[in-house]
Amino acid sequence: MSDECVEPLSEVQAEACPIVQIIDRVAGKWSVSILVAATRGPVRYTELERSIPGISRRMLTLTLRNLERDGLLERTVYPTVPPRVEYRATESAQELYGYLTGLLAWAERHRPDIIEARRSYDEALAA
Amino acid sequence: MSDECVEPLSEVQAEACPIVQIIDRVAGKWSVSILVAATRGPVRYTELERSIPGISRRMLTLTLRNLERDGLLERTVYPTVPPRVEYRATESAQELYGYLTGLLAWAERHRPDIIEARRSYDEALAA
DNA sequence: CGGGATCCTTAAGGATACTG
DNA sequence: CAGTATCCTTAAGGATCCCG
Repeated sequence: MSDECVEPLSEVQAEACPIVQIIDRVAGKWSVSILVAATRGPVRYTELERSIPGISRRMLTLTLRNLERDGLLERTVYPTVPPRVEYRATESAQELYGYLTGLLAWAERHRPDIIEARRSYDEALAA
Repeated sequence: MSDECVEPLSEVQAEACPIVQIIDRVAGKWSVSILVAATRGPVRYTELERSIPGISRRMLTLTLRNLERDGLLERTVYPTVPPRVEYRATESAQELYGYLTGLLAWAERHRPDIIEARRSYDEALAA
């Protein structure tokens, strides 16, 4: 792995650091949920709104636009009445999804460890 | 992959969703940089501060504490004068690092695509 | 050297009303 | 149905000073 993300670099280079870019991409509170849903097949706006509990219209739209802008989602409008809009994951996003599941596997394996580590840390702190 | 992150669930369950947890873990502006540095070997506080351009003392300390709390970093204090503190990645963190490099590889492969996708999107928007 | 405490700014996100 | 626009709240992060 290259060192370009930890060694001193200019602002411009820093923004070019790939891992920082993808972290920013996925870091949002809702990006992953949307990506997951869209990877399983085309989804409609309202469908997403219902399936992702707690998301606001504003953030749903905003996150969709960002993912679309980065070429991770494709947006298709069917000019019917009422309008029908479908979002689907692009090739690129489906590939990304694969790596995300790797992270998921790690998280599932280590969830008990993390919970225990926190408990232990908090306890030591209280003393 | 389980659906538990996109199907409706209670607040409690939502916080238990593993992928949301790890995203939160890594989402911070500085977590990955610190993790990367610490995975390559023990690093000292000031060393991190210098090698991560733009980080503030506050955020360095805060991120270190969070990573330590989750069992991803181990903190060792050598009671010398002046004090010497070393951080090293735990087993768990080194494993996580492996999956992060997967993401990095994806990002590097698709960086040109993303840049082009944005350009194209912005251009279409301006019209 | 390695922080903690405090104050301040910015950005992320939520609530809600309106619309083609 | 699928948004946009507006206003407001919260949380992330930066700057600075201090201290063992």
